[in-house]
Formats: sequence, C-alpha cells, structure tokens
Amino acid sequence: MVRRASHRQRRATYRRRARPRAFPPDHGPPEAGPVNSATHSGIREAIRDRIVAGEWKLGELIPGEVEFAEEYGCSRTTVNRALQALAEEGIVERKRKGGTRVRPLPARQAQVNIPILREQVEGGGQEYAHRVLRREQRKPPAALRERMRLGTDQRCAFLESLHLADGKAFAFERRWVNLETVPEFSDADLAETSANEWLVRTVPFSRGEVALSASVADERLAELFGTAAGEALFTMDRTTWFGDRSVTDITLVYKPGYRLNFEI
Amino acid sequence: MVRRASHRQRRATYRRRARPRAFPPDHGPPEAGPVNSATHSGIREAIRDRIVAGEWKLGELIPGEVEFAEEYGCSRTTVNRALQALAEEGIVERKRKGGTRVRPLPARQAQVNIPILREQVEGGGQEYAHRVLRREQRKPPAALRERMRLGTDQRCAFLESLHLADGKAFAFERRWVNLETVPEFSDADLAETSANEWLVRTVPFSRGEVALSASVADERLAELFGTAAGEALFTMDRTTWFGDRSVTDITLVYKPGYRLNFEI
DNA sequence: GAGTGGTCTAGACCACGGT
DNA sequence: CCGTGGTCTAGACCACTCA
Repeated sequence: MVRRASHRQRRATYRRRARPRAFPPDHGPPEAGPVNSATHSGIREAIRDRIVAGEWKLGELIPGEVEFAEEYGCSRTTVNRALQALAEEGIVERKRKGGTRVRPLPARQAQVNIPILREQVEGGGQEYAHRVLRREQRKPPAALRERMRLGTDQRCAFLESLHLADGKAFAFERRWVNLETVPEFSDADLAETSANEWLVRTVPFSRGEVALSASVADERLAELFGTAAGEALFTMDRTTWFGDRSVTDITLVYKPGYRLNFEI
Repeated sequence: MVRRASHRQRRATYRRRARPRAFPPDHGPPEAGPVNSATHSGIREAIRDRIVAGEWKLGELIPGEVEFAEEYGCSRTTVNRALQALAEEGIVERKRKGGTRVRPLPARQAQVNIPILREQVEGGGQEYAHRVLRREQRKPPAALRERMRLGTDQRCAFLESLHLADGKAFAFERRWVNLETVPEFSDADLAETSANEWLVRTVPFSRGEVALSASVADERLAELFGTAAGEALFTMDRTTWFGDRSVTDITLVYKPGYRLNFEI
C-alpha cells in the first residue's frame, strides 16, 4: 500500500496544516540550523538530502508534488519550485504524467567561472599589470577568417600581450578583434584597461565558445615565462560573439603549473 | 519624469490587461517564434534581449517588478520569477530596496559538462572500451593521504586503466579508491563497467573538486598513446566526496590534442 | 481518459536596506 | 520609515504523455 488515500483528488493540496509558522522566520546564526523548512529552498534541500541518502534508487519514481506538499505542510506551488530547482541541478528528471524520478546517471556538470585575469590575479593577493607586446592591423589567416566568419580582405586588430602577477608573467594572450563589429577598438587606450576589460565593458553579454587544451612551450613562450622550452602549458581558446557577429578570438596561454579549479 | 504615476501603490500590479491570451499557447515550429511572451521564460528572454541590446547601461537600475508587470500585462509573481532567473544567469544583480541592476561586470560563468568517458566516446560515434592495466591494494603516498583525509596505514585500491575509442587510447586513468568509504569496491567486476561507472552507480550524487591542467607525456604515457615523449597532455584531477568522506581520487590524462569544449 | 507537472494570478506578509 | 525584492498560498487551467 504505497499511496494512502489515493482516491483523494488534486485539491488535496494543503491539508494537514501542522506547520508552526510561529518561530522567527530567518534569524539565528547565519550558517547553522536546518533552514526554515517550509520554504522552497528548505524543501529542496530536504528532498535533495533524502535522495543523496539513498531513500530512492537511481531512476526510481519519487512522490508527486501533491504528496510532498502534504508531507511538508505547504502548497503544491512551493514543492513545484523546489523540484524544478532539483531538476535544474541535475538531481531529478521530471516528466508530465511520468512523474519525478531520481536521475538514472547523475549529471556531472559544474559551474565554471572564467574570471577576468585582473580579478584572478588580485584575488590571489598579487598585483596585476599587463603589457602590450604588439599591436597592429593585420589580415587574419584563413582558418581564423572561417572561425570568425570574416569576409575576405577584412582586417582585424591583432594583439599580443602579457599579463603579469607581481611583475612576473602569468599568462600570454594572442588576440584578434573584429573591427567591423567593434570599430572603436582601434582607438582604445589599452594602457590602463586590458583589451579584455575594454571589450567586456564595450560589448557586454556576448556569447562565447571556449576550448581548453594543453600546448607545448616554444622558445618564445619559454623565455616569456622564464622556463625551459618543452613545458606543458594550460591553454584556453575563446571565440566571442555578439549576436551573430564575431567580436574577438583569443588564445590565452597560462604559465607553467597553472591549474583551473572548480567544484562539481 | 521617469516614473509615471509613481504615487500608485504596490497594488498597481496587473493593470493594463491587454495581453491577448488567444493564440495557440505553445505550438508552432519548435525553434521559431518569440515564445509566448506572457510566461516567465518569455519575459525573461524579452528583458534579457533588452539588456543585451543596451537599453540600460552596465550597473544601471532597471525597472522594478511592479513596473515590468504593468508593461507586460502579467502579475508581479511572474516578473519576479523572470528576474530571479536573470540573476542566476549572472545578467542582473538584485537587492531589496536597492532594486535590480544590470551587472556591472557581467559574470563569465559556464556550465561545463564532465561527461562519463563512455558517453563522450560513444557520443563521438566511436566504440568505447577500457582496459585495466593494474589493480592492487596499496598504501597511498602522504600527499594523497592528506588530500583524501585518510588515516595512516589505511589502504586504498589503486587502479590504472586505459580508455579506448575504436581501439585506440583515448585517456589514461590513475585512480585511488577509499576502501573505507566503498569497501564493496574490492569485489567489483570491472570487466564490463569501468571503475568510474561502477562508482557513479554505487555512490551517486557525490561532490567533487576538479582541477584542470597540462602535463608532459613521459615515456610510458607516450608509448600508451603512441606518440613521442614531451607532448603536452590535457589533464583532469578530481577528488570525490560523499558527505565528508572521500570516495576516490583520479588523475585522467587525455590523449594528445584533446580539447574540452563548452559554451559560455 | 486521466494523472502529473507547468504555469499564472491576486493577495498577502516579511526582510532587508537606503533615506 | 518605507520601497523593493522574496516568498507563500489557494485556486485554476493547460499540456503532455502514459496506459
């Protein structure tokens, strides 16, 4: 007998109103206490804990919104919100009529922050600086023309710069900027703000395609970083778009030993 | 005169009810049409588009929930939901009494999928296989004992395996498994399912700390991958936790030229 | 056809934080 | 103080999909 009183209709929502709304709503030590349990975030955590604890098997159906609403003494709306959040987290899968199931193979996805270099360096307590090594207008190579969807003969700004942490090389950057999308870039003063910061302020909210890889330090990079050639360097390639127009393409080579950390 | 009728009270919610609820709710070509605009997702996209189009400057205050509700002819609740979503996306910042602002420096964060290797390989249309090269119980080195918070003298399963795509080496894996957290692992049959899959099924919903880096191929790795030593290899280190107990620590070295792609 | 999730609404109360 | 976001609720209707 799994479903008690299964003949009860949808309107069963919000019976058993035993919840004591009496105690102080959200005060108390900021990082203690089981969070007021009648809120969507509280219910979300409660259900997540139950799933993690193994109360239901992988792929198994968990109770419906109405049932949870009764159990936690709240409205279906609130449970709905909690379960939707868990679905976004990748913990459960939901289907109309099909109900809500624990995800068969939990999604392994992570929020990765791609910090602006200045913040990354300063966040580590070091002083940030950058140096433009080269800046000119050039015809981009064919591969890049394709990747950035440029017309033939279209010129781009080409830029090489070095990002420094406490005066030492932190990352090397090679950048192309589509001057058709951002013509003002030609006159940008890159002494104070780096090209990246300039672009972020000028063309905010652009999309980007990112690729992470490993590359070998050639002579020049080795010299810039003050190591031997042949080191393995963590590398990030990024092409940025504003709408359907390319903005910039950048190759960022981090210093030897750099690691990108995040939680999953 | 920015705020028309500013004396109007909170209850102003839901005036100007001009919304035509008449047209077909959600049918039509799956990837066309401006989404029914009176839904929270529709409003969210509409507002996002306006922000992206530059209607408000970086850091500028955008209208409040009530105002948007009037404009879009929906309830404040719906606008609230849309704006909360935009805040999660990193597009806006919200503060009580402070109102909602366009984020001064847009957050550059991305959802990265860390696929299970099998899915990654099969997703590329290749045939997946794996081979266990070594499997034994060992005392882990001190650095690892600390990272996994192991007691002295605690033994772990140690595993080296190779993941193959169409018979060719795709990634090399070195793994430690905390047998105190997962004693059953000693008896796991790793012929069919890889250690990773076995663990994912047995200890789902574990947290993990991930670090991405670049490393140099030594003789052995070069031989496994069939290349020259000295190649740069994309490397992922991951320590996995179930509650406060470590589950496994893994170093995954991808074949030369591997790139991890995602969108931002 | 029927059950489950998806969503909206009007109204309400609260919490935070600038003035 | 008081305006703004944060959240909850009861009720309602719809859409999807499984049987």
